[in-house]
Amino acid sequence: MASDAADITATMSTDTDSDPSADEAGSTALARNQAARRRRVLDAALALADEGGFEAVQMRDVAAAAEVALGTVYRYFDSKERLLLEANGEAVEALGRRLLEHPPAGATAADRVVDVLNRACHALTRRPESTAAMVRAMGSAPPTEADVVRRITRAIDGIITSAIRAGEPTERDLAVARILSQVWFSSLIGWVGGVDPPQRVAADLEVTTRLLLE
Amino acid sequence: MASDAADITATMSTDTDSDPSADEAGSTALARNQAARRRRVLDAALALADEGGFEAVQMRDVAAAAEVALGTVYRYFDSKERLLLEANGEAVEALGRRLLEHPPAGATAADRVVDVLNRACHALTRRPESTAAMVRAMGSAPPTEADVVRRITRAIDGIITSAIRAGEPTERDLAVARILSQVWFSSLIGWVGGVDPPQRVAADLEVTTRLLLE
DNA sequence: CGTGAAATCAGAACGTGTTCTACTTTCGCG
DNA sequence: CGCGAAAGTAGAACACGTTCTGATTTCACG
Repeated sequence: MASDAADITATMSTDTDSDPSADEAGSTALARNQAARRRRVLDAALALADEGGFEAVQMRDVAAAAEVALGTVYRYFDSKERLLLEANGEAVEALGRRLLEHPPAGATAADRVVDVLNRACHALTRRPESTAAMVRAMGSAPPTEADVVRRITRAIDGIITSAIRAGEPTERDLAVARILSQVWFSSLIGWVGGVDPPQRVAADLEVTTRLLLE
Repeated sequence: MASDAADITATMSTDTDSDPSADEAGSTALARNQAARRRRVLDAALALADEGGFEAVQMRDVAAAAEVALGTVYRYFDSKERLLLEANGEAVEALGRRLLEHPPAGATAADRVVDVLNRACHALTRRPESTAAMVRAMGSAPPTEADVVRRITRAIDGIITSAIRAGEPTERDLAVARILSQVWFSSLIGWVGGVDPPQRVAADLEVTTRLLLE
């Protein structure tokens, strides 16, 4: 009962490995296989999502693509939503890091935020299907998945607050960041649901930013 | 091919009728039965949603409760999402009308908006399960359902703009209203998804209103 | 009233997320 | 090495949204 499959932290890089000899800092040995399986499942899910979006991620197909039994997928991720959220959560966090490396240009907070949000939107647009899948998963995630959702939300809030100002964010900064991330999410839902055209997302974010920060 | 079941406008009141003699302005006769069936389905869906939320609205149960065949439900509503959105859409529009009858109190636009949003949130809280079901349906509605979603969004935007000012809304008013409805929706999703406590919805809305309107 | 098209019905059938079962493999550990 | 628990596997089974089928009913209209 000590090792719960669900808490194995993702370790391996994106490519498949062929050499079974250990070199990572990973623990005792068995855990490496588990991490590898977990990663294969995540990658398979992401690959399927990139092609056909939410509907294309069928659990049987994920299992097959990851060369794993269906039951194993469910051992690691207790629902399709969780699988998608966890897979895309990594991507969002990676995006956040990448955005931080090239700090936003602009003299005013508003300009910086608009800049970073534009870049973020642009990045998301590169993988529309997979983004749509994540949005849909967030939009219909049951409370069981609240923790992953929070993780993603936090990552997004981080992207925004760090664009507003360099040091510690003020109370107001946090409030503004929350609003922006909420507008962002709603806009994405509108896009995924066919209610608004995709450009509307960036447009909404820019309007909101200007209203809140200038 | 003239009469498509889907475009029958809802007519009857909420209670069941026993007297088959016509008195409504309704068209030829057949359409009355259709309207009645449609209404029974909507009411059944709403009743189930009020008890157990989204998951409790099972199409077979809806059909049974409405004393209608499953196929008939699908003749009127092409998906569970549409059924829920249409049912709750009526409720939202009714809520909008009711809010308009008692115009919001407050000298400033911010105060009025906060007032009306508080009342609206309070109304939604009265039927938490059904509200949650609607939110969930909006969050996972495919593009096929874009029109109903737009109808609901419009109703909500109307509630907000009319609270900002009496006459014609300015461009800025419209932008503010859109932001508020987006924040509202995201907050509801956060609540339904167990990410935030229910009070957070009204809190988010108040913070956003103050930031945008004072 | 009789007729034919549209609507409805009861229920089977299908797809996909999720769970369950029974068997087999892996691996830490004495 | 050999054992036993944990993890994995293949596949059936179940739940619920959705679609399909063939028989039956309703109703506008001649």
